[in-house]
Amino acid sequence: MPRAATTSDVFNAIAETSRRSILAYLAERERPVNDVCADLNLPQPSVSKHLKVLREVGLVQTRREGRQVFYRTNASALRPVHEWSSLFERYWLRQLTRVKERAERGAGIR
Amino acid sequence: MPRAATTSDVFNAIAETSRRSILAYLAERERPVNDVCADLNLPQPSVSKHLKVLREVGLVQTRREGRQVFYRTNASALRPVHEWSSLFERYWLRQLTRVKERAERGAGIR
DNA sequence: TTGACATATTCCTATATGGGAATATACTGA
DNA sequence: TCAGTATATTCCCATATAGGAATATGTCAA
Repeated sequence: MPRAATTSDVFNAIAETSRRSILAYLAERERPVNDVCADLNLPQPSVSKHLKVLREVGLVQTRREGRQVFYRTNASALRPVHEWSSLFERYWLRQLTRVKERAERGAGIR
Repeated sequence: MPRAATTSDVFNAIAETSRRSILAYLAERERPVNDVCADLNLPQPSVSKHLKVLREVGLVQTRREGRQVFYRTNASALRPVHEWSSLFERYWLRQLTRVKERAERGAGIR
């Protein structure tokens, strides 16, 4: 079996570096496809394909205005990622505490 | 060009559902491979392969004890994911505020 | 209607994958 | 040394890419 489709969920969609760049770029305000290409220095067909993937998983939304199509990031679709990674926060905080304690003990002993 | 390797970075490694399950399972405490297989109901070769991917990107660490190899999640390797998704927090919070305001205005008018 | 701009789609291809099955390796205890 | 347990690796394969190039679709303005 191959890898799950990029459109199967948000985690697969954001695995690609360019798509993460696009999401960050479109978070502040909506932009036409052309701006994405120009500002991120990516070929237009590539951008259109990435945007399609992002749209299919709900990570971007669109609005047509004449010839242009404006895309914007739908930030809330990233909440599952944020929440999932948050599950691990206590563990790395605990880890940091341990490292710190060890360092302090070490400093005291020596 | 195919998709980037699953071992190319943390984002690609966690795209797979089973690997996310394994990370959650190994976050609390270290476990031998067999426990992962049994508790997550996954075939052993599959688990070994997933663990290899996770280890290559630093998401798990190992300790050998006799015949067994204990794996544990290295939570801090997930910080980049958490931090990246945090960039979007202000946007979905803003969005929620807007929705709320709109609802309240609507309620007042009607 | 036609030309020009904006975006989307189609074709093509090399490649990494995840699963299943079989097998190899590593280590222990008798 | 050998059997047995624990884990890792190898083989095989169907499949979904991402990129580049070419082309199609859509929309406006004159």
